Amino acid sequence: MKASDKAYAELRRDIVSWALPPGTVLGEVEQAERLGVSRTPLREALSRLTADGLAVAHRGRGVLVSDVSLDHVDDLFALRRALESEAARGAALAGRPGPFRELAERFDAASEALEPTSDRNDYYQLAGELDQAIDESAANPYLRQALTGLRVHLARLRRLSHDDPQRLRASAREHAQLARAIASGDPGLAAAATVLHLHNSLDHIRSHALPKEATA
Amino acid sequence: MKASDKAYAELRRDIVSWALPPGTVLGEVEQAERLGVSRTPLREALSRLTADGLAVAHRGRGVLVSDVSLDHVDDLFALRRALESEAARGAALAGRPGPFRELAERFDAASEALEPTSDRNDYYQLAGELDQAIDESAANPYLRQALTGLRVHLARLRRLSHDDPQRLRASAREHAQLARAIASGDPGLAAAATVLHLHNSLDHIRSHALPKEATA
DNA sequence: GCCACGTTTTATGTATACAAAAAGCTTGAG
DNA sequence: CTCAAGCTTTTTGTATACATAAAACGTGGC
Repeated sequence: MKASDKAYAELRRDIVSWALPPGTVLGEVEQAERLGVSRTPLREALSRLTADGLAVAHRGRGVLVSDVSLDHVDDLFALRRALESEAARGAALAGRPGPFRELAERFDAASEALEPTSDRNDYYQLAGELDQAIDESAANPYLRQALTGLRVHLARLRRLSHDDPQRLRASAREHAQLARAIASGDPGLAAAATVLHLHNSLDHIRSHALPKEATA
Repeated sequence: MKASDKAYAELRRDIVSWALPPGTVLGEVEQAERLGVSRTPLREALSRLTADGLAVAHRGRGVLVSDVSLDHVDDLFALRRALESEAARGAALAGRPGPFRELAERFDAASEALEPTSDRNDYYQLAGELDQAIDESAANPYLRQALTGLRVHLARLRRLSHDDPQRLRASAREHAQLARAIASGDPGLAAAATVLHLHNSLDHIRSHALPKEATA
């Protein structure tokens, strides 16, 4: 693996996981030493992070890890609604119901199995599988790229809201319905299920927000 | 201006204007000499171009100017419809009818003034002003960034289709209607006007396509 | 005591030298 | 004549040295 790829992957992981919280200064020499690479590949990594919107250049002061706060959540979800509705439409039109029927059943199982003690990461992974299946069926590289860029921001946003098992169960039911809508081949229904799910999701985030902790 | 910014701006301009047609190999040393900068800033420029989708890395063979063909036009317009509908909705909800009423009148004038001899660039600039006004009123930085990235590809696509004055006049009328829909403050109407315009635009591109010339 | 200016320090921006990997070509054998 | 293996050439990837600009700090004047 190239050193620049390694630096990019590691920095990105640290940013998404909040190991490098918003506002952190990413000095070139400092990070180059930490990651064991030279400044040249690290610069390229920072360039890519900036293009992703995970970092912002701050003239004379290096690049900072970009801010994430609930102030942006409405804008983020407006874009998400536009993109994911389109993707769901495309997936429904693709006419490949098999994988979605299967995913719907797995979401059904998840909605009943979810306990307060269970690991939410399992659920996030299942949701990720549905996203991936939609992307593949929609088969639109431009849309896919836009969604990929968006999902990075959404992953960072998770840290800002409590997620209780009750909401996760409801979310699983909504996902199951979305999967079935796609399997049915009805693009309008698939888009509607998407819009509904995103509305509920945003609603939950707003009403269960953590006290402000990121102000960089 | 930084050398890397200069290299990026120049390369991007050349790619969009087809001075560097799809498939062109962008060798680092070659382009660095042509643009009068060193390899380091040029590399950064190529990195950004790749992130924009204007170039694709080709392992061992340098980066190539990315392909543009009518094969992608459907995907591109699907994304465009999703994004611009959302932007039009946002602009309508912003409740700032003034600029859009003015733009509508300018489009009215343009639809009558357009002669076979007139410069189409004037019209494209006017359309660009509407896009900008929509972006500003929608006031969603994430959406705006996605649209900016998309419009680069659309600008390159223009070269693939004849545009006759008749279609330009019709397009002007559609733009005028869109502007009025936004001015009226009705988000559903604004989205509908957008969808209709994009449908007609795509329809025209497909039926007036130039013979295949880009296959890289 | 406070403000402004200059110096110092530390950061990024650039260039170049070197290393490594990959593609294409040549050459040899089958 | 064809295929493959090895070499050559060209390309990218990395490191480091140097230039430059900005920011922080100290110092001097007011």
